[in-house]
Formats: sequence, structure tokens, C-alpha cells
Amino acid sequence: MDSAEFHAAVYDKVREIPVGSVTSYGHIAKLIGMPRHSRHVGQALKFLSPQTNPPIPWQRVLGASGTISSRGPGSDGAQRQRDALEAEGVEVTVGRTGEMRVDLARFGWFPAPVTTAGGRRSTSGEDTEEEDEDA
DNA sequence: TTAATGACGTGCC
DNA sequence: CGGCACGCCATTA
Repeated sequence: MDSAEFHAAVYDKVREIPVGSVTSYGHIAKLIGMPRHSRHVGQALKFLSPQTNPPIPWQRVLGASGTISSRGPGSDGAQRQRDALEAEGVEVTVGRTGEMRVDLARFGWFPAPVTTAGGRRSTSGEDTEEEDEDA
């Protein structure tokens, strides 16, 4: 798979994230069949954000713990991401160290991968997890 | 060709 | 929960 196709795949998946929901780089990587390329997903987003026509909702992609990546102190990207998320109705909390994170139990969006063959994970039905958690 | 980097993830303390 | 170390891998120096 070329970087171009990788970017396309990432773009396609990220675009599927429903409004008001978030997911992790790692999950995107899994969805496109490359669970070890979590870091490259982020790179793809960086590469795509300024040039995709229907703007890619990169703000809906966070770290595996629901934490927003720093992306550099000088860059306000993280701040913009938080703002964009809140604008969509996603609750963003800030810790002491200024770390911003989202409650994945409430806003997380983790569809099961296709699991072509050999992959354990029941092909029939859906995975039994998450679902509505109301507090 | 080797070394370093990074929008990450997981295991440990 | 906070912080730290190690593993992954394509890209870049």
C-alpha cells in the first residue's frame, strides 16, 4: 500500500466518524488493516487536513486514552481541536498539566474491524461492548 | 546505509 | 491518575 492509498484509507475512515463522537488513531489503523501504524494515521491526518475537499474531521481522532495529542507547545492545534469538539457537543475535560481529554465511554466510537479471515471476533453479529452508558 | 523522529499504544511503577 | 520505558514503522536527516 502506498502512502497515497494509506492516506485515502485514513481519510475514508475518519470521515465515517459520526458527529459528536470520537475515536483513536489506533482504531483507525485497525480499521484499515494496519493496527501497528497508529502513528502514521496521525501523519496522514496532518497531511490531509489542509487539502481534502470535504474537510476531514480530524478533530474527532484522539489518542487511545481519549487524550488530545500535544502536537507542540507553540502550535495551537490541540486548542483548536478542543474547540472544534466542544462545538460538536463533545465534552472535553482539562487536567492539571493542561492535558485535554474526552470520555471515550460516552463519546467514543469504536466499530468492529472487518475481520476477514483467521481473525477471531465473531463474524456473525456484533461485538458485545460499549453501547449506551449514561451517567 | 544508519540514526533520529513522530497527531501512538501498552505495560509498569 | 501521573509519569516512564519500550515497542512499532514509514519518513526524513
